[in-house]
This record gives sequence, structure tokens and C-alpha cells, in this order.
Amino acid sequence: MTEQTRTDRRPTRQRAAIADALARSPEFRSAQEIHADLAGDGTRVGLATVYRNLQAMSADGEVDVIRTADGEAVYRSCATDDHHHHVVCRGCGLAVEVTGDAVERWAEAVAAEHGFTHVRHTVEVDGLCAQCSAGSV
Amino acid sequence: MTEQTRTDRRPTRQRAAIADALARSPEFRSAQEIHADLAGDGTRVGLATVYRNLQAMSADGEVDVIRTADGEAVYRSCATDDHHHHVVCRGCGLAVEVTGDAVERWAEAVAAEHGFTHVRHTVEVDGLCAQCSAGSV
DNA sequence: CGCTGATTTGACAACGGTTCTCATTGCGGA
DNA sequence: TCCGCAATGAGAACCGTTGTCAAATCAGCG
Repeated sequence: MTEQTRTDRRPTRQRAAIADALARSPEFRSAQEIHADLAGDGTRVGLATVYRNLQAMSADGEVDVIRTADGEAVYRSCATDDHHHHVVCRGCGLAVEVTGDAVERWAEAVAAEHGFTHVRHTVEVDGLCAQCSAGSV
Repeated sequence: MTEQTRTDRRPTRQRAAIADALARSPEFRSAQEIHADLAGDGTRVGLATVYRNLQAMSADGEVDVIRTADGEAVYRSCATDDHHHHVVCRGCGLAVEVTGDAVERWAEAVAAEHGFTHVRHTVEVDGLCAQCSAGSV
């Protein structure tokens, strides 16, 4: 029972537009940014709709969601269906997907060590990408 | 330049009460919960004050802050000054502090691999503690 | 020990992101 | 083509958090 990819949602114009906007950006974007992007494209989509679809997509695992330090939710379409993490640039927002068996194993290990079961984890790495490193200080 | 433990804030009754409430709980608590705790104890402290102190304390590294899935900030006084992570129980909220050189090294490695510098990371592990595992399903 | 100026506090308004409401719209099957 | 139901849109409602500003407090000093 891990197949909640049960997307029997109706394909609509706005749904496609959102997915498309997401697909075109290599960075994590907030619901509001996506809404603005679409508006800029001339595609009028209600803000509530953007939120609804984004939620549905993340529930279906079509997009990744992470929270910025100030609690805002940001989304990004993921390249693979597999479990992975991100390395995000604090300067430009560039996000690279990475997999890491090492962390997965570590998480399982420490959790088990303390008697925990049904383990999940959140791992996000951020820094300055090569370009931003060069540009700053 | 990593010593921002420059706490020349004035010690007040409410500040102490907040630190105390935090020290007494082994779980992560939200600002509002702490506010309620104090109120329950008969200690009247303004909500804004709770937020302000919590922020100041986390800035000074006296407490750990993490974001719940729905974006709420939760705090916990940390046992050590050292860099560490948590394994949190989804059932009862119990939080155990763990250190993990393995993750630290992994984070550095994958980041470097993609040309990132000034790397930081967030790692939180959650599951069901021994008790909750036994109790559920 | 009381005074003085600066830091904190507290009540409440303001904010910003997200969710809810509900009438309207538009897809998909019959 | 028609119907029924899911999806949409506009705006209000929510909720955690932050800002405002006058009143309360504290530290140092005379």
C-alpha cells in the first residue's frame, strides 16, 4: 500500500499550466511565484487553484515540496520518481537532485538504535553553487 | 567568527519562565504551546514576548528550532552546544538528540561534488518510538 | 535608596501565506 | 447533445507570526 499515485483527477487547462510552469523552472518556487508566472504568461489561474493543484501533485509525488526557513512552501517538479534529496543554492536557488544511500542507511541506523520504527527523514543541503561562490565575497 | 553567543540581553522574569518551560519538556513545543503552558502555571507572559524570546534564544543557539510539516515553528532546549540532529516520534513527540558524522561527511561530499561551498544542512528523522510502535496497529 | 535612561514587556493591530466557501464553469460519459 | 459532478475563481476567513507604541522594569549612578 504505497501506491497513492492514484491520480484520477480531471486534466484541466490550469492543471496543465501549473505543471508546465513547474517543469520549466530548475528552482524551487512558491505557490505565489507560480501564480505570478502564469499571470505574466497571460494565463489567468486562481490562486486557490494553484494551491490546490500543488498540494494534489505533491500528494501524488509528482513534485517535491520543501519549506523555506521562514515557513513558506516551495515546489519543484522532480526528475525521478525515486527517493532523493536536494542541494540548493542559497544565492540563486539552483537545485540539484542527489541520492544518498549513505544517509538513508544512517537514518535507519540511528533510528533503530533508539528503538524507532517506521522511519522517515528529511534531508536538505544548501550552500553556494560554483557560480555564486565565485561571485560573492 | 562563530561566537554569536553574545547574550547581553537583560535577564527578566518572563525570559526565565520561558527557558524553564522549555527545559521541562523533552518534546518540541510551539510558541503558542509554551504560552499556554505558562498561562496554565499562572505565569502571565505576553504572546509577543514568548515569540521574541524564543527567537532570541534560537539565534543564540540556546534552543533548537525545526518546522513542522505545516510550517509551524517548534522549539526545544538542546542538551549540547554541539551540532546535532533529532529523531522525533510521530506518535508522542518524544525527541532524541543524535550526532552523525556520517551525514555531515555525506552532505559535504555531495555538495562539493556539485561545486557547492559554504554548505549547511538540515536533517530530521522521524518515526515511531518503541512505545508507540508497540501501541499502534 | 531613589532617580534616570534604555531595554522589555504586553495588548492589539497588521501581515502574509494558506485554506475555506460557495456559486459558476467545463469535462467526460451516456 | 445533455447531465452530473469535479474543478475553478473571487474573496473572506484563518492562523501563526511580526510590528507598534505606551507603560512597566531593570542597571547603574549619585
